Amino acid sequence: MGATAGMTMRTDAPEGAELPGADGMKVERQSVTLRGLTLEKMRDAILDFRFKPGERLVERTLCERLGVSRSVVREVLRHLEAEGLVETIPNQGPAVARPDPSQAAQIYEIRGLLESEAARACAVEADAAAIAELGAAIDTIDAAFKAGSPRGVLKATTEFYEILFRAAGKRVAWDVVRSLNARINHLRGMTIATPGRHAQAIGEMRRVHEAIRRRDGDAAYEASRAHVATVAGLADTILGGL
Amino acid sequence: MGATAGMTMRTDAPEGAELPGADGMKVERQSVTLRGLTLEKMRDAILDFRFKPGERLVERTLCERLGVSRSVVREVLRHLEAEGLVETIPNQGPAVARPDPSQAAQIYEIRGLLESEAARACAVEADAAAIAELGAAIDTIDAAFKAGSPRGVLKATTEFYEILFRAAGKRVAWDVVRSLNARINHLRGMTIATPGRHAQAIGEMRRVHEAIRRRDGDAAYEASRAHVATVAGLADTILGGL
DNA sequence: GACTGTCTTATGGTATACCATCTTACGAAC
DNA sequence: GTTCGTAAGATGGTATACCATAAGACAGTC
Repeated sequence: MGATAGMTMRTDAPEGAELPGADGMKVERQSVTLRGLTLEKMRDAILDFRFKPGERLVERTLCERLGVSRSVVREVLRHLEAEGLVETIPNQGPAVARPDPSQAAQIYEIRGLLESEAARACAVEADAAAIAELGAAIDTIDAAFKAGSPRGVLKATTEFYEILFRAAGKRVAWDVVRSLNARINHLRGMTIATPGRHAQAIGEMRRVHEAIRRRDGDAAYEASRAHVATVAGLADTILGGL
Repeated sequence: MGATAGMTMRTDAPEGAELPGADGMKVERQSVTLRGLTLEKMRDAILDFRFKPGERLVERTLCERLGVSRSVVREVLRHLEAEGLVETIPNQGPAVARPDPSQAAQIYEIRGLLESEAARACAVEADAAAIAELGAAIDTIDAAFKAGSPRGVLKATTEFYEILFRAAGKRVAWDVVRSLNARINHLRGMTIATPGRHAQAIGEMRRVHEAIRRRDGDAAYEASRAHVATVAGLADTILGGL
């Protein structure tokens, strides 16, 4: 058979203790497919604004730019479509999804629910290493802000939350948040670029971090909620001004 | 160009008031593609347990059964893969996703957060028609229980929540819940089949309904939370017994 | 000159062909 | 009889070919 390397693949769960593999030497194949590589490239490109929202994604053009066949491109587009990053316009074809303002508020609300719950759990369950990582992530965000790199901020912020959710043991929630964030990626970029955002955002995140450090679940919950509320308000302002 | 009929397509937003179309006569094409039809069929089939969890989905076999080419089948599989209903095993190919027990608890937790919030909003915002629909949906669930049709119960329950979220104006949250439910579809079926579940479930849902009817948001919130907690407990028991 | 009909082209939808690799079965050798 | 090597089949990964249709250009007509 061929090789595969999608997204949703079983990275091999525990599977119990079979005869072979009681020791830790399994073969571990990566099985890189063109499809998998292309998926990453395309997703990164969209999330990095190398394709503008609303921009048509002409298949044959993509093939040429990516150096793969239409089969691969189309399957990747289907995947991204299901993720909500690409939308297929009837009788016209795929285009970069244009975020829906009316959905943005809902997305921020859901994020508020999930992130604050994760922050609370994190305060209870995180190990010291994870808490240190959180602090480091905030430093990275700070540095990116100072370097005037909005994309860097975005990337580091994503990292921060990934650590938060992982330390909280909320993998599924993280998947949801990540997927939702993808749909408002451009908005996130704009909120970051808001003047005076730097100090406020860093401050809010440090409050979350501090609360987790103190193992104060409720404070972490509240701080996290406050942070998302701020961002949601910003996004609302931006959308209102468009 | 060809035709399209995926999932994520813009069903044409308001678009403002352009010159043409101030009256309500737009052409409205459905643009049915084989892909779209196949996607529905396959998703329904999986959700209806016509393919068992873990079952391999051999592409050429599916082609034959569905009467379409591999291109279509593969693109549909990519979509379902992104949705989490299908997983691609490296060097082996696609199979029906096997739900991860460790994720089930997380999914129920998220559902608890989102559904209770939706119930609260529903109590505030729902119009009378929607509230009546909710009641009717519960009746349908009741009837399905009495008819001994677990699948009917599942379908009607989904309907109930769809109405709830829609009336609450929480479309995005509904998408999330639906997507999460797909991953624990088999578990939902088993919780429904639990002896003595009938009366309890109906009772809990009626309490939610009643609270919404009374426009008592907090009560709706609590009732909804209680319901999800019950179901989560059941699922936990079932998983523990496996 | 404006309008209308047609033709071309761009593009997506669908089907098929080919290739690489894994799996399995069979047979030979010890 | 067990084990190892090899060959054949199954199956996914990838590429290409063909077709239908929609959008735009162009020309002909009133």
